[in-house]
Amino acid sequence: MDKIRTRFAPSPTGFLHVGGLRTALYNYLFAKKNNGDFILRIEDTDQNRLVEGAIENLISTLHWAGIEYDEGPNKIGAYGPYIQSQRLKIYKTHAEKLIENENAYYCFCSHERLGQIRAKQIELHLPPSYDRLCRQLSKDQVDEKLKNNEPHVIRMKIPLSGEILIEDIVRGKVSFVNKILDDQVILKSDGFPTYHLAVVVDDHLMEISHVIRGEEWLPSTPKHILLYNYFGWEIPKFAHLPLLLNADKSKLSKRQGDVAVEDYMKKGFLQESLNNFIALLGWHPSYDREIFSMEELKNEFTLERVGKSGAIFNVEKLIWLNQQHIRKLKNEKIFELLKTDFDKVRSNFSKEYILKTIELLKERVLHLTDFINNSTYFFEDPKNYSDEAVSKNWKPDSKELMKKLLIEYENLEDFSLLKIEDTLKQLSIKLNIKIGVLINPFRLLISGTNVGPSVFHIAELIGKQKVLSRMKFGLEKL
RNA sequence: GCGCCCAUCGUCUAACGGUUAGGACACAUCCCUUUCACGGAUGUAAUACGAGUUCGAUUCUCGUUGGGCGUACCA
Repeated sequence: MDKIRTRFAPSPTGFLHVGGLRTALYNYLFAKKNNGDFILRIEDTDQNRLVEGAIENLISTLHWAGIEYDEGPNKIGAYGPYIQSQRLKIYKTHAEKLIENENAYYCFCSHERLGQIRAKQIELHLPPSYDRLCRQLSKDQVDEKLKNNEPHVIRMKIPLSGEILIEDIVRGKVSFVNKILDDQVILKSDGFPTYHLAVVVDDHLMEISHVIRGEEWLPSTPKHILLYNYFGWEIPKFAHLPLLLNADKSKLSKRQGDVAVEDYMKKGFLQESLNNFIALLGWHPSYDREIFSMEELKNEFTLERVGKSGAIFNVEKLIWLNQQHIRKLKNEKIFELLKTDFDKVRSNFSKEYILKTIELLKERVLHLTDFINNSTYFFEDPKNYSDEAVSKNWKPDSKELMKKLLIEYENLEDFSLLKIEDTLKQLSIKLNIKIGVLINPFRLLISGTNVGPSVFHIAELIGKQKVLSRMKFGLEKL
């Protein structure tokens, strides 16, 4: 059996979309599972939609996601170049070959004429399609027009009858009758190919064995198969993936939430979490399990277990997965991931100190960014207290109690975890009150909030001086 | 309009034609606990509808309905 080769072929029109990430991921996982190659190819054949920096952005985002390609831009293999705008000659040659074999023809129709016939067809409730006027042109007529430099495109000839059968790995057999297919433009007047020509030519030349792409491509697949047949090439295996959806089941779009991988990156989601989540949107192993590392996904993934129905992108599960994956990370790794942020806002604290806060926060963090946003009390004295925290943790007798606790702590020489805890416990026994009655206001005073890790751990970490000064400050203010 | 695809708890999904239709997220209750989280237990909740095939249908067939995608010199 030939080597498995898959590709991800985005157009550089902006940022990497989570739907694109999933397509890339499935291609990557399938290739790696089968000891194959994964290729990145840039489909920049629409000159009007190019976005500057999009290619670099795509590459760096894929890199962040841990999806490494074996061949592609910046990683030249034997099948390059991997950017379609650098392969124009190849497409032209192939389009001309189709003309020679009479599988394609020059079309000189203007945009105006095309617009008119389309408008009329829509008005008459007919399927809009090219009326094949230029398909009838004689060789002489064509040569004449070509000689006069008349603007033209090349269209593929669709057989007037018959049908095309697609064997799709996820969808089974799907057939289309040729009659409803349009004579698609394959080479534009600017000399660039359209998607249809470019994919087929490149997938063949790059020896792609499996075309794994979004379901939106299913309807144009018969045209691609026709092209393979015209060229006399072997047809790759197809797998059309179900779409990712908004909450209202429409195709996932910007309007209804974040769709750029970068958005999730910025929000503090781990690469592992996003991959894990997205892998499960449309694929599931045969057993009950939700948490997977990239390595595990590589071992488990099969196209046979990809589902057919669209999946709503629901952030809640992603958040939960993120929490799970964060807890598996080493403290050092978390520090590394956040280093630039720590450098920015925590520059006067040592790595050792920050690692200790990470340890304390790790079990209760949802996003990576929480290590920074929900940890201010480790680094700064609280200046004011939220109403909610006060009403929950500060009772009428709290002030008196905290004054007593303050005295105890002032006299405590060995300010260690066990002693801090023991001192407070002893006081509660002495006063015959429940321990929580002391702990809650104490937490408020030293952290300014009513949530977080064990107060004793916080107290030990920030140290005796801070504890005392924060208590005094709070006692004055509250 | 036409073509194609799809249809199990709110969401992601599992289930050789035979299960009390399973798991996970979310939600609720309880336990653990100084708070929040974690962990544990329990609960609420689904086969879109209608026919047919079959001893038996979530599963196969047909229809209906609903949703989606496509229908470009965009990908």
